Amino acid sequence: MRMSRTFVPVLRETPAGAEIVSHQLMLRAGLIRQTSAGIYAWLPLGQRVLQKIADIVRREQDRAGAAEMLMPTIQPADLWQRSGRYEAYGPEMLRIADRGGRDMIYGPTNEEMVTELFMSEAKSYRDLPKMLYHIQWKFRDEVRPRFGIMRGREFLMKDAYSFDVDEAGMRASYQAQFRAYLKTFAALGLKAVPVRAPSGPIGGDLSHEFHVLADTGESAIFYDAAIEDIAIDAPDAVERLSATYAMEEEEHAKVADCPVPEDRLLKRRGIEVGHIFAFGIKYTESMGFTVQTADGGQVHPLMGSYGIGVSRLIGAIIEASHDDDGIIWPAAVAPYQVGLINLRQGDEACDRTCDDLYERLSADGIETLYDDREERGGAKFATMDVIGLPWQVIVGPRGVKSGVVEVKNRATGERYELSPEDAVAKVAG
RNA sequence: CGGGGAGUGGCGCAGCCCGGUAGCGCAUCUGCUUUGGGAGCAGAGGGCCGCAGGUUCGAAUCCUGUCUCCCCGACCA
Repeated sequence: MRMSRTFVPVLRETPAGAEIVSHQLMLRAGLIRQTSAGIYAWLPLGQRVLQKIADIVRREQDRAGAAEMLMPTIQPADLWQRSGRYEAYGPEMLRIADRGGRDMIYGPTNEEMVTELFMSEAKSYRDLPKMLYHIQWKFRDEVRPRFGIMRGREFLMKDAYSFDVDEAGMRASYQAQFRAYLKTFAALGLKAVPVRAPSGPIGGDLSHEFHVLADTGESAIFYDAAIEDIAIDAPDAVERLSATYAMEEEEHAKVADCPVPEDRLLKRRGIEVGHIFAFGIKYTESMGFTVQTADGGQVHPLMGSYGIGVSRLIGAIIEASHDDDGIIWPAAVAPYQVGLINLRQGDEACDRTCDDLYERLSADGIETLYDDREERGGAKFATMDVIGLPWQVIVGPRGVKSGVVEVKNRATGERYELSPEDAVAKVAG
């Protein structure tokens, strides 16, 4: 993509009102603009990152056996009246009326709707187990939106729902999602700690929050240092992680005597990017969902729900990966892999070299953001550093004269002087 | 919802106490000179000072109301 065609409004100064670095950088790099408290427009660069993250989430959900669907943002109120949550949810739920005066809501989550959709078709234990998910915008009228998209009112969430005939099945679904979460966060280049969450109606250990460690995180967590040594791709990773101590501050405070020795107990701040629960028959019972069993009886399927804050993850990634100059995108989620800088736009040789490089990179499937604007070199460097793409390819008259371009790695700062061919090979990895 | 703060060209801010018809830096436009890490000179454009009332000869400035945004606290992906 040429910079002259896309819309990347980079800010030189830190905008007033942006407190944490991820919020500042998202505004500065032209990813988002605020439209009202806790609600943001996603500009081209931000939208690309959102899609990259969603793709990774989607890949791991599919691998875990979940099927993607898409439920609406607007839901009828009576669905929620049936589950009893229309009253219970409180003012956080945005309630609206259509022209006919029918009560509707903007969905904060989808347990009722997915249950309704599935129960009208599933009548037998043979229809189970089933795991469904979608990636959809949610609205929660937070008492206090803050930190940019980190706690927005409107946010993009992946929410998955599992249905099983018995508790063993529900536990298996829960474990499958747990594993998918570990893989998802690892693929995003994040270290996420699974934290035991206050258990729901089922009790036991069937609710975990996943926290990305960051000093600006909203919650404080206590955990056994041993947790950091558990390889997430080990076959027993889920079992070992769930068996290792990790609690949010509030819960930790309730623990009479913590089993973790003083020197191994770490206190860190975390950003909650995922939360999984198994809550059994809470909704299938209230909404009257039963399936017939092999022996002719009727049972309420047991459910679990599994959320990942897709938009929040962007904030978490930036909190974990930036420097004084700007964002440092992990390659997996970078909006483009390469930033191509033409130091002398309008110079025939430079333009030709850049156009040629842009063609080759594009032909090789390497996503490239080509800064073809008539700006001074210095400004282009700073712009590209804020945007933080993994690679920068810098084309200037001096290099072009001797047949080389500069290749720079944003994360390590390593620089290479290479022929255009070698530059393409270098950034292709 | 309780407590604090802020709304002044696109962005960042000053002016407000002590009313007199709006200013600075960056950005933008034009011209010239520049050109390898946020260029220099000269010139130009752009603001019903959040909104509504009030006081006054006169309001960005004083008074009242209202809206919006930010921060701290109780809640959440």
